[in-house]
Amino acid sequence: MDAADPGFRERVEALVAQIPRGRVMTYGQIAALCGSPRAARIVGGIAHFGNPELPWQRVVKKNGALAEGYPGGIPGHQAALEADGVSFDSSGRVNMRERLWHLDH
DNA sequence: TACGTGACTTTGG
DNA sequence: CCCAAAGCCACGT
Repeated sequence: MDAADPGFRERVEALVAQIPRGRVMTYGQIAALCGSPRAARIVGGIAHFGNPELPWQRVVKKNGALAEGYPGGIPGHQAALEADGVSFDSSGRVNMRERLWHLDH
């Protein structure tokens, strides 16, 4: 059959794969771009059981905080983002105004 | 078909 | 500033 039904999960994975190095996106933003601004939790669920080769580390919370469910916890997520060249403040949050990436630019 | 779950978001105290 | 509770949608069983 035609693969014209990517589904929500496929869209999220495709979008995450397009996040450039050194940039981050929020769960809600990704969900909104996929057609459901309230499905931020679903994005997290996909991250936990989706394609492990995708840069899920570049997906953070809306306030710039990191994902508590990431392998290794907050420190693990922070270390992964630092490897991408992302810096953090003393609160362990990403500077969203500098690092938040959006398509319409 | 229906229920439960979750790497979130928002509001209130 | 910190803590707590409810709402929300897609996916698996």
